[in-house]
Amino acid sequence: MEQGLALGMGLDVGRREEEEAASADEEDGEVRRSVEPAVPLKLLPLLPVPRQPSPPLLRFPSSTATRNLDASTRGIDTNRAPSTEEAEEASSSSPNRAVSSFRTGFSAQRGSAERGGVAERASSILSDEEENGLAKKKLRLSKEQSAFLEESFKEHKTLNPRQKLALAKQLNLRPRQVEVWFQNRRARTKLKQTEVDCEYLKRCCRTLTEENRCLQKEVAELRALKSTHPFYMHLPATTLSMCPSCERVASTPATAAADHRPSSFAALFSKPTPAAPRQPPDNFRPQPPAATGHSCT
DNA sequence: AATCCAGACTGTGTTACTTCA
DNA sequence: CGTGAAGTAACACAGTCTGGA
Repeated sequence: MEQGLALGMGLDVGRREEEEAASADEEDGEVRRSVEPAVPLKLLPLLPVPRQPSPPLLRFPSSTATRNLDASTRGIDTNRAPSTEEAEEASSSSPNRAVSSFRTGFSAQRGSAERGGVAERASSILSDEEENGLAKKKLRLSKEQSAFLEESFKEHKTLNPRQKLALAKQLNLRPRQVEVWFQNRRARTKLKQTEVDCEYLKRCCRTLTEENRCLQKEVAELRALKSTHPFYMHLPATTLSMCPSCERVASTPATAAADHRPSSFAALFSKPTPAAPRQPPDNFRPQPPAATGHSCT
């Protein structure tokens, strides 16, 4: 029973890969979820699936059988046991894989499998013994392999099963290695982007802090002005105007009296900046305070 | 010896699909 | 026959471990 179900699992994988190969859209499209199990998969995907002589075809619900017709008409033997590659792929992708960890026997074997060399390292594909978890060893990918993976990553950030298999074959790697490489690559890309974003936000924060400091100073200056020149603030023709460069709204007397104010605030708009390209109203755009054309020091 | 990078793994959440009541 | 719940596989991602440079 279990064997049959386990086989069903492998069976599914085999069919799935064939289907992928046959139907994967060329322009990377989202192939994910495009596969469906062919057989009721009652059993844990615990692998490695033992190689057994093919038993008679398991029961097929009619609907499934119909679906499998497609595979069989393409010459796919749905009854065959999964190949080791398929089993590997099946086990590798499953989060529940039982042979996921190398650690048992991995550390113990450390050193014996060590003496590789560069040439040996270039090929990370493992022998059968290694596949069984006896002598698996973390291997550095060769430069060529890394470069090729990088190129692929530039084209698409995720791989469909077909691409993964093709890459693995091409690079003499296990599909799981390709998969892991892409996962790590995505993670590191994201991490880098996060760092960049963080730096950007820090700059924004500094800019806003500085701007806030300027505004506080202006407020203080205006208060002082109000107390020393009580009538000054009651000038009738006061209008709102906007600093052309930083778009800051300021209360500016339309008369020339404003120019007589002894504060740095008066100097703010006294010398209109030459038609500088207007920034989009993005308050978070980090700009050095001096870039606004006025100083509040 | 300490540090960093990258390969590999585990755990979790999501989605699509099948089966069954 | 249609439908919703349960089960499963595949996948991506975050977090972590660890070997190697």
